[in-house]
Amino acid sequence: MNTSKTMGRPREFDMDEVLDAMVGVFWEKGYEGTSLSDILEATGLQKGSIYKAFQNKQEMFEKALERYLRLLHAETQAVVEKASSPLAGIEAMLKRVVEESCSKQSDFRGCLAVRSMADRTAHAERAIEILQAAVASAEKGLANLIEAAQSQGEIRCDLSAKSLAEALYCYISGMLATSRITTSKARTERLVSFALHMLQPAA
Amino acid sequence: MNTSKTMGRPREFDMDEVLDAMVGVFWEKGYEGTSLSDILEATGLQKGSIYKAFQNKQEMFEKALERYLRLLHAETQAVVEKASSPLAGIEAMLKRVVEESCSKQSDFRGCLAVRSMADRTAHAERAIEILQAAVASAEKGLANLIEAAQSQGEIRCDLSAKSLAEALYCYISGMLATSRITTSKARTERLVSFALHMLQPAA
DNA sequence: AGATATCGGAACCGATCGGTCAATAACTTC
DNA sequence: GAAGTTATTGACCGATCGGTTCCGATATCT
Repeated sequence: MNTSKTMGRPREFDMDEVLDAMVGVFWEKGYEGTSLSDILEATGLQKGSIYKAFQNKQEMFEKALERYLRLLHAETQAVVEKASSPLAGIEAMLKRVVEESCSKQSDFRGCLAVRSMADRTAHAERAIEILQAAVASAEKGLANLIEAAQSQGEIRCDLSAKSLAEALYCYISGMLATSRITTSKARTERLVSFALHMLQPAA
Repeated sequence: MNTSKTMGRPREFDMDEVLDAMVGVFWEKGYEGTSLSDILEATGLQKGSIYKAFQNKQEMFEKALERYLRLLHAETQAVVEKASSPLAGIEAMLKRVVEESCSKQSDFRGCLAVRSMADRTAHAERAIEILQAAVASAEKGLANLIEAAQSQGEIRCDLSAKSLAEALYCYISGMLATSRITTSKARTERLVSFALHMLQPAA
């Protein structure tokens, strides 16, 4: 695990667990709304330990965000691959969006990434880069999925996969953004079925 | 101007100007990211004065948000009414979204309301109510506009105005949410023309 | 065993946080 | 012009902010 010639005491905490705890606080309270002591409480660490592992709060946020995106990507991938067809994959993914938007307690609704876009502050360039890359990757993944669905005739072919992916991603972001103040599950489900309807091939 | 029987020293500042200044800071830095001294700097007021007019920071935010929404509503109304037809009104409104998403400097991109949804904190119930009401009102306005367009054959009639309005609002929120980290005007314009395309009647 | 280096813990830092208050100033009414 | 009312100002408050530094303890490498 550790490769340096001589090394001292290894860290006792599990980095991923700590990052997950950080994801939780940042998701709940946002970057500015999260204090160091919030983080300490959530992780169970002490200031000294945490500042040995991270330069500052900003880096904690970046690492937590990356962890969140890594997990989100993996889970989405899994959900899609388990589906019986490309379109079924899209449907399953949208169902997960509904769950993320509604099932958890309200302070955790939506998506850490979408909330962090809004939180954008002038001096968080690295975080912005991470988010931009995540958007690009998500749209690319969607485009591939849509293209596959198109070639099976599951999705309309009169519009390019890229355009559809861009628009679908935008739409999903909208659901996740408004989900923070919206309480109706029925509403979100209506939005999802609307999206699926728009993807349908012309009758 | 002032109607009370006896009154003391009149306030020297213009409330709307102060609210506009607050809108600016909150838009740029978010609720938690904005400090009292940021607000003082932006408004030119002193702490004492501002706390005479507002209970606390939370109320400053609520009043500023209401002011923002009032202006947004009025401007949107004006843009729509000036248009030559309901659909042209929708187009003009979407054009304004593009401008809001791209033209200003990056810290002011998007929409204060959408950013504030993300900023949602547990103890800001009043702000959440304001935002919920704004969403409802915006969707209602869109639905009316869409209904008018439908009855003129400008917009597809196979879906209810209410569904279309809900979806369109969601889509717009998505544009405004991602606009904070997105730099491409071309992208947003593509998204807008996609939306208009989806509203078209079947050929 | 001995050397090394990081560990967890806590005291400590200056700065800033949101918020209060008493004194003063400007206005209306009588 | 006196009385009553309210806004302005700036000093002041305790609490907390993000971050640093020191410490003895302890796990790994040679």
